[in-house]
Amino acid sequence: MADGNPLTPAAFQVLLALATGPGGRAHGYGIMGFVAEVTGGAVQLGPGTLYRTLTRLAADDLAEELPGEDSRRRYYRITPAGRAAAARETALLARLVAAAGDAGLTARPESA
Amino acid sequence: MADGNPLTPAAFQVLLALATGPGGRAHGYGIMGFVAEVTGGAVQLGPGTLYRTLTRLAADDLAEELPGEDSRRRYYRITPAGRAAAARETALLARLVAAAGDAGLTARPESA
DNA sequence: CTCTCTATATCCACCATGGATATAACCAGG
DNA sequence: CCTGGTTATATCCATGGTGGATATAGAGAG
Repeated sequence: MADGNPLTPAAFQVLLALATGPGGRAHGYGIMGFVAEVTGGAVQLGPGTLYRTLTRLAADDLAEELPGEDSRRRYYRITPAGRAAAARETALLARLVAAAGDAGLTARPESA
Repeated sequence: MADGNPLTPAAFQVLLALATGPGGRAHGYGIMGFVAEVTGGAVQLGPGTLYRTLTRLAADDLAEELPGEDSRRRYYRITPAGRAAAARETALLARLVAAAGDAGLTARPESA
């Protein structure tokens, strides 16, 4: 998972939340809300997926914990390697979205 | 999986291949090549994932088999429900890509 | 005739996901 | 002061999606 392979959906969404958060950092519970918001409620990470993904990202050096930020919250920041991986995944998704557009999969199907 | 929930990556990619294929149809082995091509080799569906996904899509009425097309190949076509699901997924991915762009995750990180 | 490529199919191990559950701190209200 | 709701993290478990190995078979090339 620390290689050049595609990220899991959850891993990408968490990295996106970290990159979007103020100061390039975010904490677990806030990430849940962010992902739900940016996906219009279509994706709602469960706590199992969330904290497991954060642990995996940290182990793979795609994110790092910021100690001592807050007593109750554990903040994480995206690393340069995490940015690279997320950028790679973004390019892949953009390619798929573009291909879907070419195939007429963007508009409502009943308009055809 | 037949509801309004997000599609798995493999399911989306297969539906995209079906929608892109000439006549809106494609066969299993051709789908493997298409997905590898459109993702620049980043995604290579294994046969297990591929045929299992096709079976699941057919069971969920997102794709249907076209019988008697070819003796050796089994062709599948995307259904209207499949188009709707793929279009929904495309919109979700486009939203994530746009959010990634806002977060500066599109360009190469060392160019900043 | 054999080897390779195309093509489909099934089985299995791995692990990502989501939900349930537990714990604890903080805050508002009675 | 105590209680309930919200924030927040953590772990466990069942489900199932993914990928690789394996098997089978027809077609075409040498």
